Amino acid sequence: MANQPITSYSTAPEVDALVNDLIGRVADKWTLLVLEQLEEGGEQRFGALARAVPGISQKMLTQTLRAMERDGLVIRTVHPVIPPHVDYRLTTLGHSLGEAFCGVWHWAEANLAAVQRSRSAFDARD
Amino acid sequence: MANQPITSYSTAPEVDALVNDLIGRVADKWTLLVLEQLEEGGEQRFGALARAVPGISQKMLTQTLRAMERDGLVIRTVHPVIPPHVDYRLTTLGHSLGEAFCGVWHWAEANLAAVQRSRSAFDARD
DNA sequence: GCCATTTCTAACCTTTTGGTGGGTATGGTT
DNA sequence: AACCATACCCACCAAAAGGTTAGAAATGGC
Repeated sequence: MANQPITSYSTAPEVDALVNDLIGRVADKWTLLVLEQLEEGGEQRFGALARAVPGISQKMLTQTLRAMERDGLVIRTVHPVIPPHVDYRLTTLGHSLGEAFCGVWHWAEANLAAVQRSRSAFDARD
Repeated sequence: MANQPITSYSTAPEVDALVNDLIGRVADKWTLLVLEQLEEGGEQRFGALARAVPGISQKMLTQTLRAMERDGLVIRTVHPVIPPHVDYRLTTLGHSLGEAFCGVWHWAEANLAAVQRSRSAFDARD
């Protein structure tokens, strides 16, 4: 960890590709919503998430949570009781991703109106 | 524009939805790659972009650039000559989006290894 | 004994996405 | 006269994403 440039911006092309893939994976619509919900709601169970995230199907929630768990973003805790009880919470990594997305989030909030204006203008020209 | 909280974090649910949609739109794989290429290469024409963005099809490039133009992220300049000559460059808005994505970009770069480790561990357990 | 509960899987089917190949315009080159 | 170059558009097809439904599994309450 000694003699390297601080943050090599766009290092090797294959690393670039991996980074792009990772962003693509992680910038998924449902992942974003689940991430947000876990950030503001803390640890919660499957059913709560399903209710909190508007419009998600059970299948997508399961799928999204599995992928997030695989990527090390959430921890899944199974309490072996009947009926099943499963909790999900963010890891440090997951939390740091949430913070990284703040910039985009703020951008979207701050520029939503501008984008909408641009769209109207675009759609209005013949 | 007078009496509101500075930056209402997650204001109304319908604004939330719009912001989410916008992020979803903008966090698209091809949009990200084109954005990156336009950031580092500056203004350039269609063919150059097609060559620079690895693996993009003509259709996707056209589609992506159109969407970005509609959202006010790029400006499309047509030089009415034969054969056609069209230049694309980022707007201020587009550039600011690029900066907003830096956080995610850095996160992905910094945590790529951690994610890969997590995946291996996940896949290895029976 | 039967039903409700909770999470998750598997089947099926629809919608969306994206690639390919063909077509268009037009003036300069061969 | 045929052809090339450039930036598209359009029609078609394959693949992937995602919704819906059914059901498994185990057990405490009726």
